[in-house]
Amino acid sequence: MTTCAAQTSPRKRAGNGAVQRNDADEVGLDALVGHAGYAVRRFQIWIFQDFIKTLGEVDIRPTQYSVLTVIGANPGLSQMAVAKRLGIERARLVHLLDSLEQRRYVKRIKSKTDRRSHALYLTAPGAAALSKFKRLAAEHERHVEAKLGRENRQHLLRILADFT
Amino acid sequence: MTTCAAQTSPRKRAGNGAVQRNDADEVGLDALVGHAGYAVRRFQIWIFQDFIKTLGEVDIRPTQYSVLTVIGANPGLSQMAVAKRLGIERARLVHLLDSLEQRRYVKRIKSKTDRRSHALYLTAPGAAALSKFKRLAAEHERHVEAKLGRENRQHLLRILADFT
DNA sequence: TATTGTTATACTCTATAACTATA
DNA sequence: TATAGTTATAGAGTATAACAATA
Repeated sequence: MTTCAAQTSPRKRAGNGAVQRNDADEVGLDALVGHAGYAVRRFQIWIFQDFIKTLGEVDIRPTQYSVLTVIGANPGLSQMAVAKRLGIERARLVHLLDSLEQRRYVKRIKSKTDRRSHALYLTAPGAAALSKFKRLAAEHERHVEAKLGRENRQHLLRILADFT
Repeated sequence: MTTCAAQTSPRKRAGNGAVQRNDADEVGLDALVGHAGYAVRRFQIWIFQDFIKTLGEVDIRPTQYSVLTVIGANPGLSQMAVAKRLGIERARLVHLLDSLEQRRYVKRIKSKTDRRSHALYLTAPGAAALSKFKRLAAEHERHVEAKLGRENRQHLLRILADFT
């Protein structure tokens, strides 16, 4: 990953109007520097890739991890409640739960009180698996700390606390 | 968006093993709190939605904006160079440029020196349009500042500077 | 042989709409 | 009528592989 200082005008522009090619490593970003969204997007790509790689041996992706974590911490939750809490579409959660149920990590139990809804639970193997996932996720988090620095990571979490 | 304090054990768990349902607003996140990736993902969703909304009147999305900005700042760049700089697949850039070229914002000129590659330029209307997009993007950035606070936004940019 | 742009495929994710069975 | 879960579709975005033209 290259670092690129802010600049307000094109770099290495030829004065005579000729075509001026740049190497990829020295391509200016102009207005992109200073956009929080751009930095956040690039960081998110890096962090998700590290998460996917670190949890690759157990084949768990960030969204699956978040679903298992919320169910583990809130047994009996409905699909709507999980979807709302994580900000994912309920239609999408259906497929996520299908795959987690096929892997025997999660059970859908018909609710007695509202027969439209399902209460969600981890299975015993699911709970055991989640423990392992959490250890691997903690390892991933140490990669983040190594990348950002301890202070910066904690400050980042404080700055973004309202979004969790 | 709700705020949720850190917690290490399930909230409102019934001691008798009975089904315990929670309202969506008080669903615990357990291990998700403390994960930088989760906070960053939620923030990125918020920031992209605001960008898309703020630039909705001109129908420009974040990726399109980043492509136009890089071409504007580095005229004559090849597709490979743009793709590398922005971290997008060259196959994906083909479609992005197709749509930007159809809208007459961008030109692909066959390179004289390497006839495999295209040199990319903004058209005159494309350059004028980009100026307007930049004004709207600055407005979006003020929304980010209002959301995070001035100091926090600047600190965030410093923390993530290596990823741009 | 390697690279540039292109086409194609597949899978993830987001955003909708519509359907069913309940409430 | 409204809501929970489901199914389906369409559009981004990501990740590949393969191909033609060119280096």
